[in-house]
Amino acid sequence: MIITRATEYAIRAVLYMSRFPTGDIVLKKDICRTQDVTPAFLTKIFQPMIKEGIIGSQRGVGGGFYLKKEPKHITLYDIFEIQEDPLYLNKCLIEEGNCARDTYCPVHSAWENVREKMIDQLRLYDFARLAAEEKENIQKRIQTRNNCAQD
Amino acid sequence: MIITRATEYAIRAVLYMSRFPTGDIVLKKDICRTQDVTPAFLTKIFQPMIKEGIIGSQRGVGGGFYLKKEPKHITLYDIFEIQEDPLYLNKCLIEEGNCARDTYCPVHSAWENVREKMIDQLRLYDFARLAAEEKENIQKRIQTRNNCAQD
DNA sequence: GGCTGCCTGACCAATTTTGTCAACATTTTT
DNA sequence: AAAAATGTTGACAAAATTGGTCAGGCAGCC
Repeated sequence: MIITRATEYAIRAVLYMSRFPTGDIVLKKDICRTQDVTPAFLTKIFQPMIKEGIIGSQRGVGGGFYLKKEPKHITLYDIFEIQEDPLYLNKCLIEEGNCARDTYCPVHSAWENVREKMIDQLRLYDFARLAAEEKENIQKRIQTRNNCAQD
Repeated sequence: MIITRATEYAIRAVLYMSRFPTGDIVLKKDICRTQDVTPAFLTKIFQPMIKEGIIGSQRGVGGGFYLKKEPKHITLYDIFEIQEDPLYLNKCLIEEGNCARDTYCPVHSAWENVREKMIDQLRLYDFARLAAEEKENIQKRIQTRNNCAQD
């Protein structure tokens, strides 16, 4: 089980855009260059996110994309949900009860549970947090490198 | 994100085998018939599970497959791990630190965390439990149906 | 030794992923 | 109003993965 390139690119792109003030237009070519995606593919990936109101777009000269929501209010799950198919719930071994619509397959409810917990986890990570962590990590890295240089 | 047919078949097959005493040989054709898998595909799916010591096989007349471990000691994760690729960890935006091997990309650690929680959840479900739940659900279903018949 | 059944690796079709492209629709600039 | 810069859309296509099949080999049992 794996996340698709599309999901990864989408996350990286939003993380990159989170560095700029919400609403500021970010140039497509800048996103593509820094995140290593082709423009055509980025456009494709962004479409559903624009429809969902996470990202906005501006045509014409000086156009590009911008965050429509505060990074704090965008979570990994928001991106995940848009880019990935839902977790597959396996068909029940015993189906089509006449009297009830309950699920008889124990594996079914197990997967539902796993899926819920997974969603809960993904919701913990909003992009304000991720951007802050990234910044912090970069700081630490610079310090560590300096220390090493002294050795 | 979805689980493969192979994973689902594998889980269903082990759940079916859990109904029989551990070590008892179960005929391939019975597994295939009840779980709706082709024999050739089931063979393919079972191979890695045999290598991992979850299932045993017996050739010759009266041969087939059997559980090598108690259902109680087989969890959904055991099957999942064998059949699915590991959760993809996205590459760090900032890579190849000279001084440290730490990860600087915050998304990386987020995925690691999600993965761990997912594994924890999958480990909660062992096949003794699943088999018991299945049995229970079938009982309930019969009762419900009887009630409906009275209406 | 022959029958029954699993094992292995090669093979293949269908589906999904990962893009690309061309024509079109807007917006800004001049 | 025309031109230039950009995003939008849908069709297309290559590559990878999934979901199987098959033939020949191997191991037990009678």
